[in-house]
Amino acid sequence: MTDEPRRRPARRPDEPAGTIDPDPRASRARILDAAEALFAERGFDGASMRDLATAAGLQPASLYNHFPGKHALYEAVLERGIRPVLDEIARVAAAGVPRDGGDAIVAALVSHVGRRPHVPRLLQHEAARGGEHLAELARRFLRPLFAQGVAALKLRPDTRLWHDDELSLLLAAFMHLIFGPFAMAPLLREVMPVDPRSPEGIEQQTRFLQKLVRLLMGATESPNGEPSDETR
Amino acid sequence: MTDEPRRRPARRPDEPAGTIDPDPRASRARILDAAEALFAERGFDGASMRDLATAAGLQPASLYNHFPGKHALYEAVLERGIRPVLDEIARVAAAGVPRDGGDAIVAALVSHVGRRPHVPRLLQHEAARGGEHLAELARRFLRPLFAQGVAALKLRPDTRLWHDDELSLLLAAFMHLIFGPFAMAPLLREVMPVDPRSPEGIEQQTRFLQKLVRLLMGATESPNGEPSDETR
Amino acid sequence: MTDEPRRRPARRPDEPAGTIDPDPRASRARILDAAEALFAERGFDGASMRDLATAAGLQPASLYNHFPGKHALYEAVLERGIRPVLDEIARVAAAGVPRDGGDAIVAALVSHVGRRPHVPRLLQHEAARGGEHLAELARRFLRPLFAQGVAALKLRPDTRLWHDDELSLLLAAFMHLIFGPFAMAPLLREVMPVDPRSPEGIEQQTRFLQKLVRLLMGATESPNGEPSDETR
Amino acid sequence: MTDEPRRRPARRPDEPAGTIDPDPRASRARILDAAEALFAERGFDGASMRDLATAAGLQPASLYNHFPGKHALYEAVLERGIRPVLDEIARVAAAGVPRDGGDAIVAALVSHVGRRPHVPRLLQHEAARGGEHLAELARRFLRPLFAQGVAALKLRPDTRLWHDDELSLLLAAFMHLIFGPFAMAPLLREVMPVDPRSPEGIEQQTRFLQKLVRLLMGATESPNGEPSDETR
DNA sequence: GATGAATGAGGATTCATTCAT
DNA sequence: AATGAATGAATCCTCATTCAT
Repeated sequence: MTDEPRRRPARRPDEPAGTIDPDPRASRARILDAAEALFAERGFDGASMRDLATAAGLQPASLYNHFPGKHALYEAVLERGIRPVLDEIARVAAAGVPRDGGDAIVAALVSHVGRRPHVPRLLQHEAARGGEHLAELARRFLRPLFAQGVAALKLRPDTRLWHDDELSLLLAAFMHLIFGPFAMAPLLREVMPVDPRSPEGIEQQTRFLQKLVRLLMGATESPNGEPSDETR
Repeated sequence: MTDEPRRRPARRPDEPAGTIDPDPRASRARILDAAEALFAERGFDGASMRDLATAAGLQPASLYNHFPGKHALYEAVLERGIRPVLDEIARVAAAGVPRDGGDAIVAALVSHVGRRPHVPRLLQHEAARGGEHLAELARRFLRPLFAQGVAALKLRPDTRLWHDDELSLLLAAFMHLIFGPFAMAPLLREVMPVDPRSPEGIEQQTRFLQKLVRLLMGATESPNGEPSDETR
Repeated sequence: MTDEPRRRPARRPDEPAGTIDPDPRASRARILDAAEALFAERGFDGASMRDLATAAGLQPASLYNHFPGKHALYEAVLERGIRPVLDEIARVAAAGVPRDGGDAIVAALVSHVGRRPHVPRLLQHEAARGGEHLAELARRFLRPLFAQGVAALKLRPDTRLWHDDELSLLLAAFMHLIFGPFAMAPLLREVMPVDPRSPEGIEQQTRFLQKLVRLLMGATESPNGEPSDETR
Repeated sequence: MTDEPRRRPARRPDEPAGTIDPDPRASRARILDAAEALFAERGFDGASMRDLATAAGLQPASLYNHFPGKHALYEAVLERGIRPVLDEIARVAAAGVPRDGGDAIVAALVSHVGRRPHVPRLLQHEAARGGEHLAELARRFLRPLFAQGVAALKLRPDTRLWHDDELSLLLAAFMHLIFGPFAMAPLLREVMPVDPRSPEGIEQQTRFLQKLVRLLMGATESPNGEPSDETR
């Protein structure tokens, strides 16, 4: 059920309540880690405070010393999980037109997301639901991102294949291609030879997407996809 | 909360309980419809029997006259929702190599999924979770599908761009490209000009994917994507 | 703790759940009775749903089949408890000027309240708290009552002792004199020979208040307080 | 929620925790003040340690540096609040028969209680509940008081209107008349022109009760109630 | 003296389910 | 086929309290 290892062994039952935490600062982080995994796995409704607490090595009541409630915890998880990913995307998008036709960008994104494999699942749960959280995240992150991304694409010489009004579709497609394999990893594992979240999976995915992007961009060089050495 | 209209107007309060249903046969279907929408929106845990019943115009207890329990209802929804989609995919995949490079296939798939916009969300919820249900569905549907799909792709002359061991990635990518826009529709609505589930959205999406597929397949003709008239 | 006898013996543990209630209609009334007593005794916060349920011979969850929540139950108790008392007061106040100087009125009120000894305690709890409930009850019941009462007093020839602007104080004093002994009964029991809620207590109280009222109204006749035979 | 102003402004967030209190001695008093108000408003069960702490400008844990627990705090509040009132009553009762028929006594009591308007509410909550606390307070304070009061009344020439066995009822009535307006102040505010706790309210109440007492005692002089100048 | 973090017990409420009607 | 009433288990969260700092 809780496959996350609990970092902090349950206190011995005779030990008096309300006591020593070897590292009190870590509680918040431990909770967020545990919650990220559990929310990603089961969604907001499927993860109970009890399970979240257990996964963090605490009693349920203790969670409320760190977050005022389940929703707040969820939001903190979303924020901590999604923000850096979107930041990375923004950073990469802002970097301008690379010569390699995007190989580095793809590699950076896949690797970054691969290091945070819970995020796409979190996002997927939220996105499917149309929850209030995401409505706001959309406004705060995604909207500028899309604007920015579309602008960036317009400048590229190699997007001559695409109409201006196809660019947002193109961006969305990128998103699905990058997030999809992680979000659906549990399912794909049943059907594909490699787990997309494994190192091999990530490498494979990177090469595949680089090639795919090159095709979409009309690039003709390096058809075999010598991966720019940024794969990792 | 439940923005799905209840098809069956609440019975007048004076009307004696447990009585005539204007259309008794429809109950099961009404329940499945309501449940599909609700499960798609909130996932299994997020949809309560009470809400499901309300959305179907019934009391919770009445659901048990039609399904032995929540899980059974969920499975019925999955079955009814996912099976035809996979069948369609299978049918289309089995049709062999069309001359148009896949335009018809893309159009058929997008249009089919567009007519069942809840399914990708259902699938997404399940896929992210790695639930037991899907493990089985994967084995029953997806696995043969992938095998079959890969086999079909191998026969195509126009897949010369792809290594054999990239084909399953390619298939997965198709899946994400086709399901993604629907699964994330609530989010994308915030960020894109057209709702992907609207008729315009579907048409747009169709043309976009046709073009994209042509590029991926190395087709060179009709670069602007004269949509084969199967768009609908 | 729960001194209310549970009318419905706990079901035998082997008996399957969700079963026979000998008198389903009575549940609501049983709940209200139990709740009235418990709320009167412990106040809103002091009475737990669990205790309320136990006192009504139910499981806590079952209460929610009859009332949507604790507050609603509380309001129903207040409504059912307070309304008739205020109605009685209104009735009596509207009856106009009796010849006996008010003996009958006092007797009727005391006896009526004595038959609902929980109400003054409920009211006291609420009144002390300034709860939202009472703010509304005040507006709905008490305000008209006071207006009406003051008007009635103005017509009486025997209120010549009191200025017009003292009349509302006089009414409030009546209220305290009539409710006080019941509201503080648990305390007074420790300090007075008779429980004010007992039959003797009520009779005693009636005679005492009749005499007191006669004095306040400047009545001179029957100084010994031959109780009009309405004492009961 | 807590409309009582917190006397001690929240410490600046950067200020290190657990530090200098500008007035360390005052903590206990501040706690008692805050608790008196809160217990009066919500009763024992309705006031949480958290709210009490907040109202005192502290964290809940800090309360335990001053009181061993909630019950002890409650008892300290009761003691501090009720004792002086009862002492005043005792003092006044012991003063023997005044010439003015009781005007001074009434004025002193009303003014004293008016200066501690929380006490009647505290007492009311407790009295209605029959809590263990009050059972003891009753024994310690109220019982001697009643004995003493009855004895004093017996000596007065002007109680010739009342039988000996009516005297305890008379005393209780006094109690209700003096405490009632304060205890029910939140309610009465909705229904009467003046708040009984305001200076005008107290003055009004004093004059009213003096007149009333005079009538009850059969006094004939000064029928209009020239208030002895002890009103305040 | 003050606090943050921890906790067991209990708070109200929801849930999926059952059964007699 | 539909429902109201009932329920055990589980929900999120609050409570009073403790203890190391």
